[in-house]
Order: sequence, then structure tokens, then C-alpha cells
Amino acid sequence: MASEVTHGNLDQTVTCFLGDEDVIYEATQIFDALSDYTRFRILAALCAGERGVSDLQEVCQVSQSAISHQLRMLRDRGLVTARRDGQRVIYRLADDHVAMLISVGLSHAAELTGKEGE
Amino acid sequence: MASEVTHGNLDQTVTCFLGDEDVIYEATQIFDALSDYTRFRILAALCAGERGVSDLQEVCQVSQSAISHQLRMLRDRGLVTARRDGQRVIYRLADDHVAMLISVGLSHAAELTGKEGE
DNA sequence: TGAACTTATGAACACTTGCTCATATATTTG
DNA sequence: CAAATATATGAGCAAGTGTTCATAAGTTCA
Repeated sequence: MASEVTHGNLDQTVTCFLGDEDVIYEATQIFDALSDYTRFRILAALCAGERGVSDLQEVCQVSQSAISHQLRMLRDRGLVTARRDGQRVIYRLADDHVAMLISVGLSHAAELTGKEGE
Repeated sequence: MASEVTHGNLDQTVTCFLGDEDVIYEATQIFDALSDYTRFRILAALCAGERGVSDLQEVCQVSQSAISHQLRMLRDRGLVTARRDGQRVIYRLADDHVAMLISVGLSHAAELTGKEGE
């Protein structure tokens, strides 16, 4: 039941940044990246560690081109970084903010869906 | 620095639900609701407590129709509930999952933007 | 160098989104 | 009831999105 997440002064944190357009916009951009099924799966997969493009392609079950386009967007937005390893390109999360949000989002989604991980 | 959020077994939570299409879809829907500037401001405003439509309209600086359309979407997705009070209609968050995500999102956005609330 | 393999990219397209405009519905007051 | 106020809704549209298709670019190996 309920997630293991705790957060002090919730309302304060929110009202604190409510007037700051930049911060709000940045927040919506992060959520936007997480709002697509393919991208969400990419990022969720990367939570467990770095992955090659072909691995991600298999996990997400979409075309190579589709994966590559989405990876580009995630790269452009600074959510993932890439490095080459021979013919392959390995992706990883740029930081753990995203992993945190995915975890929180999944927990709550599970709760709403009535599958609150026993 | 860093947010006050903590979360046990992050990777476990993620990999636990990674195979569950329904849960993943539900998660993307939540993030989608938070990915729009207007909706985000609506929800962030509601974090501080219930608000009437005209209040939200003023906070978000968009037309009455635009606010109403977005509120409908948030209602349809179960993120907010409404009650009538005379001529007015008062909205509030359906649960605190959303407040939590907004809080986490804002904190991280602030950090990325270099405004990590001192 | 030239295949084979892997990833990236550009164009095109169907589909979605968030808004505006006009209008309908609901509530209060005179 | 009629007018005023507050909110909701439907149609329409410009802009954005995620995919596919074709092709380019980078890497390895013979």
C-alpha cells in the first residue's frame, strides 16, 4: 500500500516554484518525455542500467527508426547520454531524476490500477 | 540541494512493473496530464487547496473556454473532482498522487534550471 | 577497399492536441 | 419569468507528434 516515497513540506515546494515560468516549463518538458509509451519504456529499461539501441528496440517492440528518433529526442532534452562501443551505441540515463519520477509514476499507476505490488 | 525525496529499491519498483502494459499505460497517462503548461498550472494551483474555475482561469491566464476544456480532461482522467457551490464550480485534486508528482517534478526541474530552492 | 552490420536522419503523412468562437446549460437575483 | 453570471460543450483549425520509408553515416572484418 502507498508508495515508499516521502517528501517534506509538499505544498511549500509547489507554491515556492509556482510563479517561476522557467521551472514550470522545465517540469512540463520532463513529464512530456515520460508521457509517450515508447519513450517511457526506453527510460524505464534504462533504469536498470545502460542498454544498446538494439536491446531497446527489442524491449519496446518498435522499428529501429522509431527507437532512434525517440532516442534523439531524449538526447536533445538531456535525459539520456550515448557512447559508442564498436558498432553499437550504448545509452544511459543522464541522471537519476528520471529514474525517480518513473518509479513514483509506476507505483502510483499500479495503485490506481489496483495492482499495488504486494 | 537534491530533493527531500527518498525511495527504497528504486530499480526493483521499476523492473517489477516493466512488463505490465496496463500499469505502464496508466503511468504515461498521468505524465501526459502533467505535460501541458496550462494543465500543470491548474494542478499545481490545486495542490494548495480547492479552487473555483474563475480562480484557475486567473492563475493560468487563459480563456474561460480553455480552462473548462482542460478541466474536463482532468475530470475524465480522474485527476480532479468537482462540486457545485451556487453558480460556481469548485475543483480539487482527486488524490495526492498528483501533488506528489508535481512536487517531485518541480524540485527536479528547479535543480536542472539551477534554481534549487535554498 | 568493399561488403555486412548498426545506428542516425530527413521527408512525408495520419493522427492528436490545445486553442478560439459560438452557443448551450445551470444558478441566482430582480 | 427575464436578465445576469458562471461554467460546459461542440465544431473547426493551426500546430505538433510519432510513425514509416528510404537513405545516409559510422564501424568492423575479410
